[in-house]
Amino acid sequence: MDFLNSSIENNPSSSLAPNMISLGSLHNNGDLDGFMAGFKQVNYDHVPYNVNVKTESFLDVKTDEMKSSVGTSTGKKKGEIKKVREPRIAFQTRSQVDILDDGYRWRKYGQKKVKNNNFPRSYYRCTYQGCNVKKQVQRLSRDEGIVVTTYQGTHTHPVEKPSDNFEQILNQMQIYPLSN
DNA sequence: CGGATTTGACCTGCGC
DNA sequence: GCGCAGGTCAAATCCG
Repeated sequence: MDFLNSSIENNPSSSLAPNMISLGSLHNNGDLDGFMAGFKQVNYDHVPYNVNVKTESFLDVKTDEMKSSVGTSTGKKKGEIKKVREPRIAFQTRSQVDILDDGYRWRKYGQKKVKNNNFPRSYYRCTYQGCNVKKQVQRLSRDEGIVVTTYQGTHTHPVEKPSDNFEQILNQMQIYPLSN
């Protein structure tokens, strides 16, 4: 996943394009319409996949400091709490299985039925201690052959199965900044 | 027995 | 303030 991480870090950390399609708005639409273009076919375990990738450089999230300071009097003034933006990257594959093996170990911690989508969204967290990378997996209700996977955060450790050829997928995929 | 999954409850942000 | 929707927690359960 170093390929993804490096491409995110190379993006500017501010100045979002005015026509940017944010993942936040996409999440409000169960069909994730923003992903319905630009498929690229790659091979994974000799099986052809249609893959479409979109990235969002940064998204507003709370820091741990912010969470822990809620309800306490730390002397900070209102509005002084700063938000940090975590990188997110999403891509969709045309696959029969929801979980494609990306070499990391994931523990499922939630499943939620989202609006406008017949299929539930699953939430996973990386099981490596101290690594709080998350990912969401969701199937499109309009086309149940398409699985959308969203990664959030960057791994603080090497991939556990580096021999896995998932990285070859990433190298074959085209990364589309959401501002395009 | 230990780790992963399931699943309803809980929390939070946002729009009205 | 209220309700909704998305995200997370955690106890119960499953499974190797």
